[in-house]
Amino acid sequence: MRVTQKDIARRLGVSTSLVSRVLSGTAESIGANPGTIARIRKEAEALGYAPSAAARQLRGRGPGLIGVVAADLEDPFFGPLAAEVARQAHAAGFALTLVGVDRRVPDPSDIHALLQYHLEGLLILGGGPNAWVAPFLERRIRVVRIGVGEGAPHIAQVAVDEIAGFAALIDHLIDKGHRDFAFVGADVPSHRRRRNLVRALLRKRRLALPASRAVLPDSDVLEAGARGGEKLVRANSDQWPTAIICSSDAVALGVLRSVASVGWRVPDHVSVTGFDDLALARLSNPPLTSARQPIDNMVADALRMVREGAPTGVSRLHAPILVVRGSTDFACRTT
Amino acid sequence: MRVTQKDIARRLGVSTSLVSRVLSGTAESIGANPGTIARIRKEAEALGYAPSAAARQLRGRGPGLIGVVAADLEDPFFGPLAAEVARQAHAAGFALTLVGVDRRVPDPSDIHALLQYHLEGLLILGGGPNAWVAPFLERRIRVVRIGVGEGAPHIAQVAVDEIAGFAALIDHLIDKGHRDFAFVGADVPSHRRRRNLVRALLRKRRLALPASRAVLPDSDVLEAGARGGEKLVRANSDQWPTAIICSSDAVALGVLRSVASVGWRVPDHVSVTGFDDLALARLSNPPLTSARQPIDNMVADALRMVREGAPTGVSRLHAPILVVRGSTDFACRTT
DNA sequence: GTGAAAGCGCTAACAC
DNA sequence: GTGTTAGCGCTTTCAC
Repeated sequence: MRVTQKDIARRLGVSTSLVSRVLSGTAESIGANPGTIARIRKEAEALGYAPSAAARQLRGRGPGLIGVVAADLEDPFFGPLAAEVARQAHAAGFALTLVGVDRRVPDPSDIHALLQYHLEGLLILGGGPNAWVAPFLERRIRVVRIGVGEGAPHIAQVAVDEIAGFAALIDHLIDKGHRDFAFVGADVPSHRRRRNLVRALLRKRRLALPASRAVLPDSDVLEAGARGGEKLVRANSDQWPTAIICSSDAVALGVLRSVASVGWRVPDHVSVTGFDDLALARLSNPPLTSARQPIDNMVADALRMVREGAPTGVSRLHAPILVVRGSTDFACRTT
Repeated sequence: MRVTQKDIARRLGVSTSLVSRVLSGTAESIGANPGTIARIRKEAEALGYAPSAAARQLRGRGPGLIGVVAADLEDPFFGPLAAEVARQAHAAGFALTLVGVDRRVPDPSDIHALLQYHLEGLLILGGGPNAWVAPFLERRIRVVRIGVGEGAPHIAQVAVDEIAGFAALIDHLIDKGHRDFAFVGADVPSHRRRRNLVRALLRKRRLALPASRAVLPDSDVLEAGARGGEKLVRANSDQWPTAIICSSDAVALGVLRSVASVGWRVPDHVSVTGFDDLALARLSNPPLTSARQPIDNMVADALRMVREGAPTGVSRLHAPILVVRGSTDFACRTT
C-alpha cells in the first residue's frame, strides 16, 4: 500500500491536518512547534512518503500537467524537440502527459483521453490542422503549438521564422553563383507551404521555380528525400538544377542519398540545403548546409506561454541561424 | 468549470450514482431504465462531460498510467521507439507520463515526481544503471526496461539479442573476405559492453580485436562516430582494418562521415556496419548494413509485461534481422 | 499550536 | 430501478 498522511499522523499521534501543513510547507508560517515539524518530516522521509498527485489534483493544488501531442515522433526533428520539452518542463515543475499521434489528426479517443486530465496546458509539436483543439479551448486550457501551422486563430504559436531561414539559404546559394534551383519536400501541408514560400522568395529575386523542379514525392519525410533525386532527374533531363533546396534536413538526407545514386556528386554537380539543422546534418556525406531552429529558446517561449497565457492567433517567430557546410561548398560559375 | 457527474445529475433530477453507473457502463447489467440511460448519455454528451482522471485514480479505477523514462531522446534510435510506445500504449488504454533524463541517472526529484502518480508500471527506454528503481519496486510497481542493461536483477527486460545480431554482422563480413576488424562505439556502458561482445565473437572465430582498433571516442553517439574514423587512422597508420563494426547506426553514420573525411572510401576501402537499422540507415551514403531491432514486437512484449507482470532478472531476447546494404558491398580478397 | 470536519469528483456497498 | 452514504488522499476553513 501507498504511504498516506494518515499513516504518518497515526504513527505520531497527531492529526492529518498538521501533517498536511508540514508537508506542504505551510506549517512554520502558522507557527507550529518546530519539534513536531521535525518529527513529522523525519517520519515522512522514513516511510518514503510521496504525496498523491491524484488527490492533490482533485483538491486543486496538483502538480501542473501539460499534455504533449507529437505529430510525428519518427521525424528526426521531433526527438530532440521532445527531449528539450521534457527537460525544460521538468525544470519548471511540470509533468508531461504524452500522446503520440503518428501523422494524423488526434481522434476523439485521443482527445477524450487527454480531457480526463486536469491539464494546465496543451503543447502541440508540429504542424497540421488544428480544429480538434476546440474542446480544450472551451475548457480554457491554454494551447500552444511549436512549429508553423496554417491558420490557427485560437491558439498561440511559437515557430521558426521560415521566411528568414529560406531567404538566408537562397541568398547564400545565389552568392555562390547558383541560378537554377529545385525544391524537394514531403507531401505534407507544412512542406507544401515551404515550397510556396521558396518559390515566392525566388520570384522576388527574379528567379523561377517551375513545377517540374518542385517535387513532393511522398508523405514520409525520409522517403520523400530518397525518391526526390530520381524524380528530379527524370523531370529535368534537359537541364539540371545546380541547387536543391529541401524542406527539412530529414528530406535533405534522403536527397543526398538519391542524388548520389543517380550519379550526381554533391556539391560538385549540385548543392543541397536542409532546414532545421539536426545533429545529424553535421554527419551526412557531405555535411549539410542548413538553417538551425533555436529549439531551446522556442521551447522556453512555449512553456512561458503555457504558464502565463499568451496572445492567440499570432506566431512568435524565432530567427534561425544559417549554418554553412560542405553540401554547398562549391562556387557555381555564373552563367 | 469542468462538467461533473453532479452537474448532469442535477439537470436531469437523478442521483449521481445513477449517472456514474451509466457513464461507466455498469448500468445496463444492473437493469436500469433504458430511457434514463439514454437521457443521461445524451446530456453527458451535450455538456461535453469527461471523467476526472484524478478522481477515478483516487477511487482506484483510474486509467492505467505508465511512467516512461527515456535515457537519451536525442539518440535517433529513441524517437521511433518512443513513437511505438506511445502508439501501443494508447491502443491498450494506457496513458503515458514522460520523464526525459538526458544521459544521466534519474535524480531524486525525477523519482519523486514520478512517485506522486499512481503508476501501473514504469517503462525504461535505454540502458544505464538501475539502482534508482528501488523505490518503485518497493511500491510493487512493475518496472520493465526496453534495451539491454548490465545486471538488473529486479526488473524485467526486453532486449534485442545482441549476440545474434553482431554474430550475423561478423559472419556476413567474414563471408565477404574480411579478416581485419575495427570497432567504434560511444563511451557509454552499453557500447562498452558491445565492444566486449564483438571482441569475444571475433575471438571465437580466431580473429583479434586489438585495443588500438576498438575506440570509444566520446559519450555522444553521433560525436563518437564523427571522431571514430580519424582516431582509427591515427592508431593504425601501419595497417588499416578492412571492416569497421559500429555499436549502433547513429555511431556508424558518424563513422561514414569521418571515414570519408580522411579519404577512405566505403565500401571500397573499408566496410562499415551499424546496429538498430534506423530509418536513416537506408539513406546514408552509402546505405548502411545493419541489424534491425524488431521494435514493434519488443514494445508489445514490454507492455504485456507491465500489464501482466513478468519474471524479473531475465531478458526476453528478440532476434534481430540482418539487413545488408551498400556499406558492406565489396568482396575483400582473402589474405 | 493543534484538531475536527467538510469537500474536491467519483464509485460501490447498501438501502428502499 | 434508483437514491443515500461513505470514503479514496489531500487541503483548508473554523474552532478550541
